[in-house]
Amino acid sequence: MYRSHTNGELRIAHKGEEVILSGWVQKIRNKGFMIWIDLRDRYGITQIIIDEDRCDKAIIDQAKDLGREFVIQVTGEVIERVAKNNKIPTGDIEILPTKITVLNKSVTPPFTIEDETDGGEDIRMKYRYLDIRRNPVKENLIFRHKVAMEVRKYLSDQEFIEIETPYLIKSTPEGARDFVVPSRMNQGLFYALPQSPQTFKQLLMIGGMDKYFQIVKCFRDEDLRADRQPEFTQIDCEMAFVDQEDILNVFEGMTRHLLKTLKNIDVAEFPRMTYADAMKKYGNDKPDIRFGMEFAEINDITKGKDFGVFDSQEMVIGIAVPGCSEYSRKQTDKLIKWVKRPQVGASGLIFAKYLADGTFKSSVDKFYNQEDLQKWADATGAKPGDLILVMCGDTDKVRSQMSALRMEMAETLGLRNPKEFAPLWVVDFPLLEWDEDSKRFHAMHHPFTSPKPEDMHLLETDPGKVRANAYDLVLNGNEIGGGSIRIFDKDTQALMFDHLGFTPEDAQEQFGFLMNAFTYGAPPHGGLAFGLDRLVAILGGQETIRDFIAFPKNNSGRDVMIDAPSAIAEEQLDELALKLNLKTT
RNA sequence: GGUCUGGUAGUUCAGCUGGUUAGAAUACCUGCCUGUCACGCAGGGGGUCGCGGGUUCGAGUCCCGUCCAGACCGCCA
Repeated sequence: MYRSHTNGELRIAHKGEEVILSGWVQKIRNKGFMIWIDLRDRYGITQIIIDEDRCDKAIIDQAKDLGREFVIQVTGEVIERVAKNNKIPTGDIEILPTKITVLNKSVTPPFTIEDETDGGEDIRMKYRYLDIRRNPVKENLIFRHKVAMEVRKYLSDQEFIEIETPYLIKSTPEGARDFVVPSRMNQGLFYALPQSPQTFKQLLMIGGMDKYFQIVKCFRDEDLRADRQPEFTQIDCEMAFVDQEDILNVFEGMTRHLLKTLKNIDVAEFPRMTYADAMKKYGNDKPDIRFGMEFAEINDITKGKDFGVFDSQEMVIGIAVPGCSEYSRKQTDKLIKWVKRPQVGASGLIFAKYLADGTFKSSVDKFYNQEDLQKWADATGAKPGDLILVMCGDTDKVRSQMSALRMEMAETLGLRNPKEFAPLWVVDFPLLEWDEDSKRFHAMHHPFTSPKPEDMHLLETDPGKVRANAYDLVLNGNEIGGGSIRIFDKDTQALMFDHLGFTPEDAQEQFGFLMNAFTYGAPPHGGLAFGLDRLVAILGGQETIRDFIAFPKNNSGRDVMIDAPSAIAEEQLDELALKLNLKTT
């Protein structure tokens, strides 16, 4: 037996008991006359005490040879501490050992295994197994497990069935790039790893499994971000015989259940906003509504005042930044510089300080008098003490620039409280999106999304205006889920492919299996998929998903611990009938 | 594909307009210490300043290239 108890378990009630503990040496405090060892495992820390009066010389010598992260087994008696430590649950007791066994030694770890480690991202990823011993990462992984458990519990209670779908599937050119897997038995042919189980879950609906879910890995070969990994986990769901309202209700219920059970937070009914409103008010299809600073479109009160910059542009947008009217020249200059960065790409920034005494001071006083600026304040909702920021340009561009600025200001002012949760449904997404590069329309969600019946007539005349039965669940400015009501008849699906630039032959070759299935009595259906990594990170109060994944990839898609991806042997290539054609730079 | 930031001791970082022997904290090692728990005290070892080239009497510092890491834009149906 390696242990009778864990290191987080023993209390004063165990006093006098003979116990066996195993774990890692967190720290040794050698005071000469006494040695304390903090013994750590997943469950906590228990202090071992070794002193000259009560322990054998052999044990004292043994203790002196221990080092950090040695794995040891300790047999001894639970005794009450003389000096208690109320910072840890086991702080009232300690173990007086009669036997210590070194189960395994450890070299000195490259960084300290402590909550506030001295290790940087780089070295922590290289030695991720040591990083996982640290509380913050350990707790995140346990938290992730709890989220997954609650999801399974909730959906199972609602009669959902978890069904696995294949990982080796067919590559399709739509959407993200596929990770591709060569087939040895079918030389020259390739599987693709799924970007999502989309078509399979639709086929499950046709198969009559009318409530399906799966916690499943998905793969996309695109560039990464702090909240994007090449392999990531979705809570993938689909239901038959439902309309959009049914789906929103079920998954609002699930999200509420998660917030309640995991964060003990009650959230009122989730607000809903159309895509068009989200873009108009926040310049963004995933607005963070924990704070205000809503956009005011102020063309009518800014144009025609001889200020050429505004007069020449399509759209003028202002926001009121709370409590920043006293910004110095240095601070406003910094903001101007910030919006001019290539990532934001604005050509400038106009500001008006609504001073505490009710007067205005702006960078365009030459063109706008106090009365004009009062109108700006009324439109943006600015109060005395606020700073009004105004940008102009092409509608789409200035919206996205202003959105970036709004988020930056919220970040600076600490308005993005990670303990607050503000969910939001964004609905009525456009069906199609114009792509300048390929000069054609792309599906904004995916090609299986159904258009709103009342917009169908626009499909021929103004495809960009057609709205879809598509929706996103947004939490604190992050898209945590998205889905749609699907097309479930062959003709509509064929029409969609046609509008996306597929020839009937292409559509048949790539998605014939689905369109064919539609002809055998496909029920109306729709669904939604949550990004589990992102959901867990946000519920955990963070925006970077990496520390909620046991073994994540780095910025460039590499696993620095196992050193993947890596070259493969010549024989492997041969077997697959592959030849490398590396580009030399 | 692009923009920006960084790379100096095991680790996290400082190192100004170029100037003698490259520092701090922490970790590690040794000794001391009668209740520690971020223990304390004294001492010690530890460096190809990412790599390559250039400018210069002289480069951690300036320039060019390159590699690596991170954030972001493009991309992510």
